[in-house]
Amino acid sequence: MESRCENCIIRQFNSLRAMSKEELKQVSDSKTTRTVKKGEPIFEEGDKLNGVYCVRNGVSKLSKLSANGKDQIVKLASKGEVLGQRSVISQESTNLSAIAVNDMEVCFIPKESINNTLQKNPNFTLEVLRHMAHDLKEADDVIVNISQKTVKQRMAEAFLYLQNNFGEDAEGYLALTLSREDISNVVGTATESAIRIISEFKKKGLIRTSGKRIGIKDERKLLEMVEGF
Amino acid sequence: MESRCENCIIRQFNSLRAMSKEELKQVSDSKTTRTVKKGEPIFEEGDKLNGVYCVRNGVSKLSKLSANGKDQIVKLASKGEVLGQRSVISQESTNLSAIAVNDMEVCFIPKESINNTLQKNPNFTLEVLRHMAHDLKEADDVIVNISQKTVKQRMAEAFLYLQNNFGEDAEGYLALTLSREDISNVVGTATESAIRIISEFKKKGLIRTSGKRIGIKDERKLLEMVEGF
DNA sequence: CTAAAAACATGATATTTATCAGTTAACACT
DNA sequence: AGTGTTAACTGATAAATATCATGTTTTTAG
Repeated sequence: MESRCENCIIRQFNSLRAMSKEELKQVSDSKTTRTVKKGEPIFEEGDKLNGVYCVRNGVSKLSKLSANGKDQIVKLASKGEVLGQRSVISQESTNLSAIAVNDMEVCFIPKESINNTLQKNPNFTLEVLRHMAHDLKEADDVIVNISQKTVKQRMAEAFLYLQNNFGEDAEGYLALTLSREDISNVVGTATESAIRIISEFKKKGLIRTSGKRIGIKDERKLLEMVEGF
Repeated sequence: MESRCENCIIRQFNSLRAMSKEELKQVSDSKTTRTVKKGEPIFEEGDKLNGVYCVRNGVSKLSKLSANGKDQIVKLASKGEVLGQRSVISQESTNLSAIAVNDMEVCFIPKESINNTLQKNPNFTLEVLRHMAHDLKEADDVIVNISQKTVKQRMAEAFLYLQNNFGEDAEGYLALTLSREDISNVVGTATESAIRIISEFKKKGLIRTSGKRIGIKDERKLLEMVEGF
């Protein structure tokens, strides 16, 4: 196992920063690091998790399979995010699958370390609570978006979301490249519909593409579209 | 102010049960009780909340207004549920409105009491955290439902949800009577569509109605419909 | 008790979105 | 480099859902 948690910069971005020196030490001693290849699962819907996963590198999609065989992607998690927290806290099996969107490196932290700290360190618990409150707010927003906005609006929103959260590469394309299918699963629509809208946006000069990469050309117009103009 | 929190049965249903005697005493001394008439707001989207509201009686809808002027109801909260927690914890203004669906009685608990306990009593914090983890899971489920199920399926699900969570009255109708508009806002559809589907379900013998009241006649078939048969 | 308002209901139609079928382009591999 | 495989794309069509118009019933306020 390479570096120690105490020195891990990523920790700054998540609730682990509220841990004391000793607690971190314990986590560091019990953690294991794992690489996950693109397309491989970190865990799957229904699994009983024995700990949480802290993302060091790469991006994971958190999704749920529906009766008709389609996935809905509920969240995209990248560097610094902790996966499986909800499940460990409520001591239920997880309701989501976590699958690597690109090659990943994650640290597994056994639930004992987490539960222990949750019981003893109110600051940590409060920090986790704040994070979860934030996630809940975002989930509410997603609900309203899905039910009130058209597919076109949600597509526009998805591109802006990807830009804001994952940035752009050297050539100005979205740094996180998703397959068309993944995009449709984020937006909650049929893959063909997503592809059609991409073509349409391209024609209208809102975006440009290069292979599966997508670049934003007219942010203002996309924003207006999201707002419903 | 009538009864004291220490004696309040409702407390058993929410995270306040993890409070110590003294903490409860403090809450009891600082709380105020308020009645809210049907249709009146407890708080509205964007409000900065100075505390949380514990529901003693009645039902509140938590909803968010979208750009096109339609509400989306994210949750229905009844006896024992605590409203505004998320906002107080993350110290942001609330993203939802809480409006009384019928006459209500709620206790207002100033945020100081809550924050104080959050910092000092890890059991309480953990209890709140567990609740929020549960809410988050439910929110994820709603996202998947809305995006993967048809309006008909979601309507069927809504009726079953109302039955499971609010029960039936003496005549076997759903105990919680919502307007057709509210139903459509729970399901995330146009009011006319909701009404049409109610008519259809009635014709098929799945439900029966009496005025705006709705009764479930064929639970099995409704369940099958939700599952997609 | 009655007028006005609000909620409920239904038909006709338009729009959005999904599905099915098929083609083309990208990629992976021995 | 050739071939098999998967993902991207496009068109035609069907299905689901929203919208508009309008009438009816129920509730509310004076």
